[in-house]
Amino acid sequence: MNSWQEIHDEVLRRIHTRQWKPGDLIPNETDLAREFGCARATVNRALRTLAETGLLDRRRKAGTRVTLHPVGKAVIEIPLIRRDIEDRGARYGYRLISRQIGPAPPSIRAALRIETGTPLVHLLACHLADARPYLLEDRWINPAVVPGAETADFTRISANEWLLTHAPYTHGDLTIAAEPLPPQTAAALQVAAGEAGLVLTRTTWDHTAAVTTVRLSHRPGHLLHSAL
Amino acid sequence: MNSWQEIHDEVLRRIHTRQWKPGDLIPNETDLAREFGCARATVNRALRTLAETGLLDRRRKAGTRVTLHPVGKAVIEIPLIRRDIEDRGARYGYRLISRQIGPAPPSIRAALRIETGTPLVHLLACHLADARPYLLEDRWINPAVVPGAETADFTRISANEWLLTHAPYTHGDLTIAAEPLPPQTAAALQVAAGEAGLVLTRTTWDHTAAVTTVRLSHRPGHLLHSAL
DNA sequence: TGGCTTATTATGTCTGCACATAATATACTG
DNA sequence: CAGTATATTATGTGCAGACATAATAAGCCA
Repeated sequence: MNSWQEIHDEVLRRIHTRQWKPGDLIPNETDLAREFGCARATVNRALRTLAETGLLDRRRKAGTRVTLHPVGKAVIEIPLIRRDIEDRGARYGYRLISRQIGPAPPSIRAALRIETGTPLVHLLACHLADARPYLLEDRWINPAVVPGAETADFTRISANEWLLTHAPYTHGDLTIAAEPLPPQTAAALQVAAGEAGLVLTRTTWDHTAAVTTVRLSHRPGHLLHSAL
Repeated sequence: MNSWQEIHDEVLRRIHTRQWKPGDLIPNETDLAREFGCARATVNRALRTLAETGLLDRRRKAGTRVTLHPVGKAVIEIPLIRRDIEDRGARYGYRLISRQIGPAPPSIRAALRIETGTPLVHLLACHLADARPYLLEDRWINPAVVPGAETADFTRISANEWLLTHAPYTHGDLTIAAEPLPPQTAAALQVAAGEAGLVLTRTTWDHTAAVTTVRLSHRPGHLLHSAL
């Protein structure tokens, strides 16, 4: 027992078998290192990893205890839409519906914290799986921080893909909602208006400058999946 | 520059400023350690952390390169419902609607991979924020792996809370969907039937034994939020 | 007793070294 | 020239020791 993985698993086992119960203080690193016959650094690595997943609470001097109310963390992976579709075994298709440059409505300006009158690139595009509408991409790009956004040919490559290589971001946020699909969206997805659709809204930033905000409307019935 | 955090930030800066572009091979750990004037282990920690977030691709012998198509990872935290509501500044309330013990319908049996005839505990409960319905919890518990589930008093404590301390799990999965709320659900949430609701379905396991599966139906308009 | 200072303790991290492991490049051999 | 054995190289990990840091406990003084 001298690899951090083995120690990680053993500690996990003790938590799962309730040998160490939620709230319990577990032995300190030095003692565990002695018990497992390894260096303290190795124990540290194992416990740190478990703490990162939220199963352990560690505080200097106070020691390490099993988390009382572990907060489940679901990691949702957001791949390229093309990959998403291809991974489902379907043929990817893409169609640009409209492209405009001009001022944005107040809601978008607020989301991007942008001055009135700043022109944005507005794209509406449909991603297809096996030639059937899969999701609608409604995107606003801030060309002030994304050089080339006005001139890029979004009829060939989707903004989703183009931005990945042309507009790096430092951080962003994601909102997931269930909404009745408005008529225009429903029409593009070839479903009845008002049906319940899963809508993801993502806004990304490069330091303090807003890069882009996008609304991805899925067809009714679409599922988002994640392991715990 | 001798803490792994500083090195982490500096490498991140070089990626963000595109000094190191997606696909680029970056210097090896030994060279970076020399450049930053620190031990290789320190560089390793910084690069490993960046690799975990998906920004770097590392392979033995091949070296470290900036990820070409970083897969965005949104971490959605799933707190106790009580905490969720209280964190929004509302007063938490809870009301058990029904409790039954008996065989489960095929869909639930399939999700839990359980034999026909195995009796399950079925709970229907409403969580309230400021005395207003917030979400409906439709839960099935496998008492075979959760001792005490048949006798616990779910009129006082929610299953959501009780299970956290009485039924540890090793893994699970989560599905997020937008669905038109069926009449019974809508009624419990005091909204019109058919409105679009965000429905989270979570199933948890203790090794190979199904612990519980739950369907959490949110009121229309509810948002799930996450940082990128 | 209350409030301040000082010790103690557990985790956090860095260093320098060693060896393990995986993947690739090179040399060799039939 | 194909196929295999071997060397090389970058990351992965382990160890012992040291010091840093945060949080608590103990001691002290008014």
